[in-house]
Amino acid sequence: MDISHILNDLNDKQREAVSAELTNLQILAGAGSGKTRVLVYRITWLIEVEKVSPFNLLAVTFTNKAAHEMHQRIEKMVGLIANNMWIGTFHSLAHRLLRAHFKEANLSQNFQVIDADDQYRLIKRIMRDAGLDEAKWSPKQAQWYINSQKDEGLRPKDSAENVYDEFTEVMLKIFQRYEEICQQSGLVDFSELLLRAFELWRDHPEICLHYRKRFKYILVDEFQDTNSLQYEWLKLLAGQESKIMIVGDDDQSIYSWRGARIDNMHSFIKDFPDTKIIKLEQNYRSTGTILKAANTLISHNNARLGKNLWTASQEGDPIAVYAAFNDIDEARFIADQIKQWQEQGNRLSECAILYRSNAQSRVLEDAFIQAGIPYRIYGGLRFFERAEIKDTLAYLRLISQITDDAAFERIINTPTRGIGLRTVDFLREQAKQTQQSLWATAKQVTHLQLLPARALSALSNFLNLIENLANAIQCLPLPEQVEHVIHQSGLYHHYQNEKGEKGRARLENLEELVTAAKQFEPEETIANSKLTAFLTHAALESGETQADSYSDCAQLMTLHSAKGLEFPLVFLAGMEEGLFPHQMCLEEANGLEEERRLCYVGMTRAMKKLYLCYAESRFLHGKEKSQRSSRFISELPPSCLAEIRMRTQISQPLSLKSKSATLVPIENEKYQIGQYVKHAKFGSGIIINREGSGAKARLQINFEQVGSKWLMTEYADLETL
DNA sequence: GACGCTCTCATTTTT
DNA sequence: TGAGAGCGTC
Repeated sequence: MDISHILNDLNDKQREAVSAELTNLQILAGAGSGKTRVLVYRITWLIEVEKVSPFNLLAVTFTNKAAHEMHQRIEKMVGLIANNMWIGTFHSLAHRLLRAHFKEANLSQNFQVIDADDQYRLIKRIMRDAGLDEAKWSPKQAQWYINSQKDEGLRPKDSAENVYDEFTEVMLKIFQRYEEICQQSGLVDFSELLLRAFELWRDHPEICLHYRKRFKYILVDEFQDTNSLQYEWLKLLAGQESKIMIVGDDDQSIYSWRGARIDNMHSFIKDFPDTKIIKLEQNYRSTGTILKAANTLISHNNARLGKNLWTASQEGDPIAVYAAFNDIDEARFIADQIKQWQEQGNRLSECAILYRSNAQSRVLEDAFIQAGIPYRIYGGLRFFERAEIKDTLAYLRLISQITDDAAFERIINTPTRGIGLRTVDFLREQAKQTQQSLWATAKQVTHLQLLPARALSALSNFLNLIENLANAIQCLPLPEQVEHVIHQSGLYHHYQNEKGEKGRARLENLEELVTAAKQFEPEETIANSKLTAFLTHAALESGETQADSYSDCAQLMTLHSAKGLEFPLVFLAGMEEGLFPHQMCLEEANGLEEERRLCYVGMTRAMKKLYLCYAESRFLHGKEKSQRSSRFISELPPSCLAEIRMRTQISQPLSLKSKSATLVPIENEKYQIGQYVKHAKFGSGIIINREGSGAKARLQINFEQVGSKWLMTEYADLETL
């Protein structure tokens, strides 16, 4: 048999991993070492060489994007038989199991998946109902508590033993009530998907055995991101017989704040004693310099599994460090560099600006607009998270499962139809007493005429509306169901009345939803109706942030969302103590190490050229703040860095207190603070403005570029104000 | 029920 | 600084 097409384009280590004997495998795959390739080729190897049926394969990822990509690449290698294997995220696989075994999992057939926002609303409502002081107990906290309990595999009854303080007591109470409501309404949140799926196997060994026999080979991507529950789930599935291959990089674990446990990588070796460990250390992405710097940085972390990336590619340019005067100057500098990059004939989409927190994007955007650089920001509201979309989906949810109280509450008065808070409160109270869904309660209340006439008529109009919608769409194909609901619910009309750009965008989104329904093809009929499948799809796969723009754009995103991507030109902006590493992380145990890993992730995104930027002072929370440059910069080998030291060079010769100086170029024109000014005769400089002692000065600064550095050659005090 | 005022708060985010 | 939530008023 010819196996060259599988092995030829792999290096020794990759080949070793791909063609390893049928045992448990732990692949430590450094950044840019061909991790996905190894996974895909291993699957191909199993199918073509080891003659494993795709039916016996399970591949697990964390994001839908990764799952899709893997599926496509496998299909390219082995053809359509790839469709026989299960590939998906932990959540989508768990969901699939629960649909198949809803009875054993104690769920209703039409159970709905709710996203984090739905969950938040539900919790908030519960807390209000319970009359909890919102200043003292925040819904966010409660949400975090509930999810982290579930992520540890704990139910309220498990946590009940550990109540020692008021906080836990209150949280537990909310947790309990939350569970009751979800169970009653047939709602399943993200953590619940995993926990239920776990319990399904734990409590029904026969079902577990069935899947154990089926999935003889399990492959897990980004294993360093698994939480306790996901790992337990995998262990349960693997049992003694199945073989697991995990691929991960402990140095790129940046989600511990979300429950991910790097420890799972250590545990794996203990829990699966015959595990073979293979390290992929050859990096195909970055230059030698970037890699050397990244390696040095991450070596400051303790408790690593240990691995050192190397590359056969060239040294490349040094890493440029730019000390900006302030955030505006930083943004301007980045925009300038990007402009130059573009003028050299490169594409904008090849550069990424990475930052620690979303708030940083604003100044960058301003600078890009000014410089006329098109950009794209990742993050923000995703398609299925938009209010108008969620409203429509809530109608559909309620129709497909009438017990869905969360959906009921969302739309009972959206668009407004005269059902006020009082009516809703009354319904809630009644529902609580009778242990019924809001829908059933509302039916009863209208029947028994328990409300004032006006409220009663509004309520029964609403009930009729839902019933009519349900009848009308029963036999329609999915896209028409969606369209019908959008119009007949009054939502379309409602958003039509919203003025301005916003309203138009919303209508467009609603139309887009119909299109999405048209294009929606459920992978398999796991759900009992296409509508249910579509609703789940919407919850599990919240969609892209923006419709794909094909124009050439600079890419702005947080460091977290840059994971898994690569760019020829990368800027890390805001390399300041307190911002990166973030203040809040410094207060947590092991917080600093995770920040360092985040920096490592950021640096290793860069292929050719990397810039590290920090601002001497920055506007934050409405105040100007000065921070030292990030310790991460000082942890890098100086030989890898080239500083662009404008600020230091200026401040030294200035006899004025730098905090009270205003720099402007020669002509007395209007310039913005932070603006970079070039003057034919006097060179170039940056305008800063600091309030301090009260004294202000107007200065002219001349610069000269010497090698890769900017040096101040002379300055003149033009005028003292 | 819409609008506007005030208050608070401010990492990272997939599913 | 500025977004979002809550609250009071018309």
